Amino acid sequence: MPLSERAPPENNLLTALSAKCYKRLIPELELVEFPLGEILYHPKQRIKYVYFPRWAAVSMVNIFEDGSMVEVGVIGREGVVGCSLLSGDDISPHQAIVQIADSAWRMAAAVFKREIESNGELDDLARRYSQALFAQVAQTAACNRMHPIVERLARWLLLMQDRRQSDTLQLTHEFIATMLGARRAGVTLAAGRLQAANIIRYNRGKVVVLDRKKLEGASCECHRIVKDEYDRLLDKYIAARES
Amino acid sequence: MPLSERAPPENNLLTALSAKCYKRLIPELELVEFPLGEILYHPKQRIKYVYFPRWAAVSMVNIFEDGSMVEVGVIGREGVVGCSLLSGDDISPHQAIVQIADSAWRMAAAVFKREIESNGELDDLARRYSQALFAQVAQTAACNRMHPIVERLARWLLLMQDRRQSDTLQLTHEFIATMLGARRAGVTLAAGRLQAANIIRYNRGKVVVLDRKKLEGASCECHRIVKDEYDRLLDKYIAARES
DNA sequence: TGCGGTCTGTACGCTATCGAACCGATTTGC
DNA sequence: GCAAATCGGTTCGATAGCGTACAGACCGCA
Repeated sequence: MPLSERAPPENNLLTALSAKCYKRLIPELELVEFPLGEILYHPKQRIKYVYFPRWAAVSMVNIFEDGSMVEVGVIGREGVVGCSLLSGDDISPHQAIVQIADSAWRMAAAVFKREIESNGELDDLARRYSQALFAQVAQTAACNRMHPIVERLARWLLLMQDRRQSDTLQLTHEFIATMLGARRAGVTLAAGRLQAANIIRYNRGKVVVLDRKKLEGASCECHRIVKDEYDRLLDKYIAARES
Repeated sequence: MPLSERAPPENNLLTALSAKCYKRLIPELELVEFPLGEILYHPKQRIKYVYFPRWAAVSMVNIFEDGSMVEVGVIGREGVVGCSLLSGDDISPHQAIVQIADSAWRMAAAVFKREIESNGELDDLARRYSQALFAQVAQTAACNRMHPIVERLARWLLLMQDRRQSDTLQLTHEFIATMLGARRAGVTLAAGRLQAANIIRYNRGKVVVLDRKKLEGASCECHRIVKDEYDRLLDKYIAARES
């Protein structure tokens, strides 16, 4: 396979492309590092690149006038950062920030737009993904209103673990609190409960998931609902490619 | 004007279409009544029609497994109900329910999809609108996490008034509470405060906005942020047409 | 004229979470 | 090897909002 000359895509959308289409896009895809905390988009600024994360996670963050922030969505290897370009508009209303460091494929916004306008495979995939992302954000809206901190924390850890595909996550309580829009002390309390139940273990910025099944049980239904919607929209494509 | 032979569109997206494009679509647009409480889409069911509301308001509602529900977005004359069809998928993940009764233009899903696939004016407008809707839902996610009930109530009343374009709204506390994901008693308390401040007056299912400016002041910033984003994405189109 | 239903006011105790603060333990940088 | 920063545990009182409940006001209808 000539594709194996470079690193494997490790991104569901890229993997779902036909060999032909992927080959054509290879010259447009540049592998870049995602260091923890890197800000990919600032709110209201122009989108220069879209990113197909590999084992990284990127949060979409809403920033209020007083500077406080809340996460409204998470993007990882299952999707693409910057699909708001689908509407033809290249201003990001949100901040995009790297939560889990790894690498990603970078594509110039102009190239992405050209692909979208040609109504090709990438257009179809990106539209479906943006639909899944919409469902995620909508579920987050409901979740933020109805579910207690422990359940939201559990859900959020699942979100991260899904992307990282590892038991160990580099996360401080402070950081999690900012994303959940809660106090650091509140997260410490909630995390303490999960630890007491032998679901996670943590220490100085490192969280280890001990029991994924139990973590799913401790989470609200929101995680599963969002995942189901993603699978419904995209899994057939991805499964077809992997065979 | 031949267009005046029928009722005026009274919907921003339809108004923004060129005369030529609108004329072509007229046979596909059927005027239907939206009675209060009508459910346009059930979650996970097939979308048969898209709707361009006139002076109506439609809520997108997330329903949890225990039956409780929360509103995640509102659609009125500024947009179209059913733009999730943009992704090529015709299942609605949410419930769509009429909050403010009026009329709307109904278009068969197949026709809408055809228009989308032809990359015409409606495609461009619908994509931009879906981007604005995304921003609204994301802001709601953040708002639900951070803002107290009074501010969210004020914001919600603004959302409704924007669509209804009238001082008087048919709304009970019970109904508002369901949408906000709060208790009825909690809404009564919050509404009482707005009434004490001479911002609204209400009585047995009727809410009158006495002072729009003050209502904006009582609301969180979220209403304005969402409106600004909508204007940025779509106002130039709509303004251009109206001249 | 009365009755049942709807809408709102209000009260109770209770829980989750907040904001602020302080402390100890550990890690990092110089 | 020490100072400074980071990280997590814990406490305090305060408060917003919950769930539940009951009662009065008003409405439509028989």
